[in-house]
Amino acid sequence: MNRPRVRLRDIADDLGIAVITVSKAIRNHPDISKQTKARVQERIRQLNYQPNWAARSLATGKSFSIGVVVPDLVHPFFAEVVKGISAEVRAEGYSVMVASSEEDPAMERQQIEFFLGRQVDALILASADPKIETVDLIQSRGVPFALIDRSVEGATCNFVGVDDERIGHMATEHLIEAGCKRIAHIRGPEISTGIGRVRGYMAALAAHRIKVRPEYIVSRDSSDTRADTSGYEAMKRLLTMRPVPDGVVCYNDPTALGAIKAIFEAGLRIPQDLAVIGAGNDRYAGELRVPLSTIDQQHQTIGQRSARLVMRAISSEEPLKPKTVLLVPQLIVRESTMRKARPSLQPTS
Amino acid sequence: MNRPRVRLRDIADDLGIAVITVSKAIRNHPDISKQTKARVQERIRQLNYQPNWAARSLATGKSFSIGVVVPDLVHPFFAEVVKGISAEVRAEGYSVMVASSEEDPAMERQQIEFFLGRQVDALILASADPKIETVDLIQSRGVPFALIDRSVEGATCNFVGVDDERIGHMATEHLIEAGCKRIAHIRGPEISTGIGRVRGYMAALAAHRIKVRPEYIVSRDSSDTRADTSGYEAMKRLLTMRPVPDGVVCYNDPTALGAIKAIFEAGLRIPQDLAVIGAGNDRYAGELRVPLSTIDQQHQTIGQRSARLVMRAISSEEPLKPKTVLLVPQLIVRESTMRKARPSLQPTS
DNA sequence: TTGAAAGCGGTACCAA
DNA sequence: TTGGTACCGCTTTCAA
Repeated sequence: MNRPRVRLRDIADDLGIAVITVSKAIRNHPDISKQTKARVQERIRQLNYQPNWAARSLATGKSFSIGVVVPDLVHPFFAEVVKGISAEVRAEGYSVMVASSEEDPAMERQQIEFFLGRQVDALILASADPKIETVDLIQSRGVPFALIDRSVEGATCNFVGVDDERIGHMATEHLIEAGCKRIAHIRGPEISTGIGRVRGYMAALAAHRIKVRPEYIVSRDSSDTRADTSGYEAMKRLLTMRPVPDGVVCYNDPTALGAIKAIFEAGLRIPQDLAVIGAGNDRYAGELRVPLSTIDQQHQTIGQRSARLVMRAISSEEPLKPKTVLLVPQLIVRESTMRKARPSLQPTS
Repeated sequence: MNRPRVRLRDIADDLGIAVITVSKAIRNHPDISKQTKARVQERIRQLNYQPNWAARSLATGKSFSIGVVVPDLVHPFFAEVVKGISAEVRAEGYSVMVASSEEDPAMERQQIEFFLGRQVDALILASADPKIETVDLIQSRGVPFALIDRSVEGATCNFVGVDDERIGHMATEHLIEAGCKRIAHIRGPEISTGIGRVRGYMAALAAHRIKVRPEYIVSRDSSDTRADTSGYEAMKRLLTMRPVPDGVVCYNDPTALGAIKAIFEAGLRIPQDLAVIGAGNDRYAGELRVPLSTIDQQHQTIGQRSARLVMRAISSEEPLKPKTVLLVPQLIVRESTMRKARPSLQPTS
């Protein structure tokens, strides 16, 4: 059944040379002759040799794997990020171990401990925890590391994400330009993304001299991890207010999904009665009940850049300076905010 | 920066006992005294000892990781499956390495080779390839292994999935009962799930003495991996037919998403003019343009059961008989197929 | 109940 | 250009 693996040793004996020579030949070490390398390569193919990674790890002290912890694997945004990371590191022979924290700081901590115990060569984290303890823990271990999507206050480490304040600003301004007068916000949790977007929302209103009504900022039920159902509840609350908002900036696309559901249930039209905008540009955002306007966050790029950052750190001799990569969000306009006839078709008065 | 790890050796020296004693104590080996174990445990906590997995792997021949290859990580269905697997194996100290084949057999092959090279202790695969070569390859390596979601003809190996014929049958019958007379099918690819669901669709029609119109079975563009956009195209084609269908059974939820978009664009109503049903009960299926009726496939359970299957195989001495776990699909009725007023409100004539 | 020795399959250092 | 030797940290076998 499980026939014994081919070892370096077997190839060496076979060729009548030393193990170490084969080892070097495989890794294309400069001090082996072309001829020998060719012979070795030949034999490797014939015997279908595969290096033993445990042995290699033990000898080099590297595990050739990186750990990725996200709050929710099923969220299309994080799934895209993971895909981006995976694609990027695979090219260098690295594999990705994933875990989901389910938006729970304690669980996140556990998953990280687990990966550190497994000696991952790097860690990439979208943290569910605004506190710095977890980041400190990781850094005290000296593992190359990057935060993504959500920054942590006071942390000096690699970060790849989008300017959240800009997202909130952009989304809100878009609704203002679409003619909304009473813009509400379903805000996210008390982490950098949630906080930044609220800030951007308020800044945009201020910039247009629109008064911020605190009651128009509602938060999703914090006990609920599922953004869509909690977006639904939050929107229902907004709909009881008088006057009813005519535009809503949602924390992210799943939240917008829930909001849309509540709006339809109330018998209102989107975008005529109420315009909706999300954030994330998740895969299915264009196919919703009403195609959803959103702010693109470059999910795949976040994965790619963070992966590159930690890979560089892995191969570097001395510790590198932490780097912050802030990607530029981009407005994607779809039906859910198209309140005016398109200018090209029928100029508004 | 990277202070040297604590080793078994350090603990042993510290306590004035032998390395092997510590090793046994850690693994709760029966021949170590309670007292010694307690002392060791104590010291381990104090020094924050973490075993070196590379060393352990090398000595035991196990890698304590399992590889999971799915066609698309961003697809909520597969994401749920991965989550289920991860949760299940984590408890036993195993980690999950993931890769996406992007629905490409060649890429799938590559990812599998990669994982085999990394000596995963087990492999779980939702194959993009209907041919048996890949399965044979895996089995020739003697790695514990399970296919999920999609079976492969001729393969004798573990399989965990849903009865696809039953899915097709159930969905179609539901539309018949909802009063649809001209039921079309947007079929999936030429793999077990696609084939099984078509078969179920035809069987259900036959059972109700409805003639199958071949032109009502359209396939998504095979060159397209994105089910939603290809569902859209397929539906557009169906809408050009005369008579226009009044019901459509979609291969899966993303396909239904695309179909719904096309239907709305054509100015038709769902479900009054055209009822739509999907499969998968993906996370956002209830929040779509029209809440989508679907067939639940127990995604999390698929992950869990497949994980248990391979974990058992890993810990078993002799090879186990391949097992097939067929889960029972379940109809989820939502708005997209509610054509009649609800019986409780207004009995139909 | 405890421990000594050998070995898992590689890599690095240094000598030939 | 090639290779001997030691060692990475843990587990298994068998003896004390």
